[in-house]
Amino acid sequence: MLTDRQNKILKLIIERYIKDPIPVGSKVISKILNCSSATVRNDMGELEHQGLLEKTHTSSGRIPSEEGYRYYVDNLMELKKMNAEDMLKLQIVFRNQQLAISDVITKSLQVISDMTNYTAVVLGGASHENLLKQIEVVPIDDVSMIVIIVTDKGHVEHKNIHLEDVSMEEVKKTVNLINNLISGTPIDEVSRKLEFEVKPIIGNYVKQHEQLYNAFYHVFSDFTNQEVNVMGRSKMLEQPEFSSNIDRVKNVFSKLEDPELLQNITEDDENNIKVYIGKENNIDRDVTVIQTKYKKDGEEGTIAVIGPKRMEYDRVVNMLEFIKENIER
Amino acid sequence: MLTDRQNKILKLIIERYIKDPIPVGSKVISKILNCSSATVRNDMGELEHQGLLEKTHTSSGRIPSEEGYRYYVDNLMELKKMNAEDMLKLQIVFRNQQLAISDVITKSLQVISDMTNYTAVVLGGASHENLLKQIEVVPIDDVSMIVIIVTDKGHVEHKNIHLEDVSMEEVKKTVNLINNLISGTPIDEVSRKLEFEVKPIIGNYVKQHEQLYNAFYHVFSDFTNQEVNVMGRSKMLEQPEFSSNIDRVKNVFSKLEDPELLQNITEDDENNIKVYIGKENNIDRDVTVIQTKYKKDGEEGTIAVIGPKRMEYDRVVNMLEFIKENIER
DNA sequence: TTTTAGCACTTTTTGTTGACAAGTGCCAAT
DNA sequence: ATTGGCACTTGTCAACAAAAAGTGCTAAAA
Repeated sequence: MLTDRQNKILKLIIERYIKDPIPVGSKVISKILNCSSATVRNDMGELEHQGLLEKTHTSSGRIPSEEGYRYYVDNLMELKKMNAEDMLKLQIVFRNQQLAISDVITKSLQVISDMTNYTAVVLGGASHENLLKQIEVVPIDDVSMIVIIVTDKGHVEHKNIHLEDVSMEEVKKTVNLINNLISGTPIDEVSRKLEFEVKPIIGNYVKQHEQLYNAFYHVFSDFTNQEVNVMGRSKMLEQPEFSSNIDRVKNVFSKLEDPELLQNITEDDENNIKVYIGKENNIDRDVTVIQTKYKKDGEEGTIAVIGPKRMEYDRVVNMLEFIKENIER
Repeated sequence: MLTDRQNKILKLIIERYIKDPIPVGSKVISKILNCSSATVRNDMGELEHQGLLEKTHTSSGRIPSEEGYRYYVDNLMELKKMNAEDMLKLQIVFRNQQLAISDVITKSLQVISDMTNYTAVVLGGASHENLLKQIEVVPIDDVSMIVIIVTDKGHVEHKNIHLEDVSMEEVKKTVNLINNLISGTPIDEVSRKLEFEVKPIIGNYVKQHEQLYNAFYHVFSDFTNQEVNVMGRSKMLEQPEFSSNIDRVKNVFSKLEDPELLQNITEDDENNIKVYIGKENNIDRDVTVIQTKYKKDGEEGTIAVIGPKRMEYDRVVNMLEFIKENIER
């Protein structure tokens, strides 16, 4: 569809614009390509006609359109070796044996955010994939205790509950009952099972069954389970397209505060690294999301980097690739 | 020190400026006070001389100085009844019996943030005030398990650990040993006690003591314990003094991302509601922090609202007061 | 002694104008 | 298919003028 030179021109314009967000004119390109600026202008016109480039006003240089970025990512971008410095800094995190796996992930995304000045996100796995492993109760004082829920994937959540006039023995009985009866149940089905399988039985064994049942019921129905971790929110402000336009920042920030983030691009369930440019993502039209899933010992989650559409695609993809690989082994 | 009229003028200027951040001239005030603008100008000059007002340029109206706000909060502000609408929305949260106390706090601060367009913060108690209550271990698979730490104030933290070739029995023994020997120790002394009181003994009871000791040692030395919850970060952008000056936003945001927040104003240990204006707080010179501590069943924490110095002081103080009272009973 | 009217002065804001730079589109020539 | 040339458009910047808002100060009035 595009000639060789047109591809070259598009690539040059995009890469220039990513480095420095000012419209690119035909003159600079013509010097690099050793042809006249008129030639370049003709091709630029064609590229604009195809929707890959845009102008900011009638006589300005060109900037990439959303479709332009898409085309670039799909066809033009070359993933060379990762930058040595980036590599080194990430390796330091992974070399640190002290850290638990989840901390390593968070830390390494933090490092990415610091190095690239983009925002990074870590998402925990989905609730329905966690099975109840075990619950524990720790008494705090006469009336309050802590219920701890552990899932088979190692997810832990806890709640304070207050019970008047219930002996610790009764509580222990209930806990044992629950552990025996519904351990292994998917978390979001626990509430139901509690009602139909535990409630009928609990009355025979435990005195204050009504009160106890209610307490546990609430503990489970509140189980959110989705860990969301956003790093480097303020990095968004380092990007010129945002720092010059507060409304955009407002938009993105309010989206980032909403755990509805989860829905992100949950639609495709791709395992590879995927790039969602502008309207392709559910966060905001003005950003690009690069994300991937990881799986480690059955635990799974999503890591993503959010930046302007004018993002260093190759660099970020490389970094995420590196992290994903290092997590998974 | 100040005449009656001067106090009135200062109050009027500050309250006007809080509603709408444009310098206030003598004319508007003179109309309200039924005196000539020249009279007002004289008093304004005096107020400026005292450091309570400022000008943005030689011939502009006046805006409050930091000292002006201070004086206002200390002497001029009247805490009338709380706004009925505010009251209602907060009560809805507290009426919800389903929620655990910590959720109620978070929710109500979220509501404050939404209503006022300021940022709200919930801080957990300080680490050295928590004593180790109990630890629990839940095995996940052959090599990994979860260690759960519970403090006497009901704070819970957990860590994944991986142990090869260690039987569950050995682990249980170690856990019992720790629970018996150092339960009741302040969290930040646990690592030390582990080394000097548990390590020497553990060898006699447990086979893989070296490995186990190391694992637990790490679990405790990583115990952060401080829960930090920031709500409505992006609200900062709604405030004109920030949305017109990106650098300020950057500053505040990077502070809000740093859990060094904790240090906030830990210096005074006031139990009342306190207002820290501009340089009086440790967050940022351009903001005011209104904060208070709460205590509930021995558990304690801090709640705070962060906004521009041009903040609706009376409203926020009222709201925090209300929340504090409702938490504590 | 306190308040006020009046006026000169300062600064910000807004709009206009003109010159200049950057870049385009297109046509005719190569 | 490529190129040189040229007319045209738009944004940016500085200079300037006029208007708006508000002050400080002085001298008179209360």
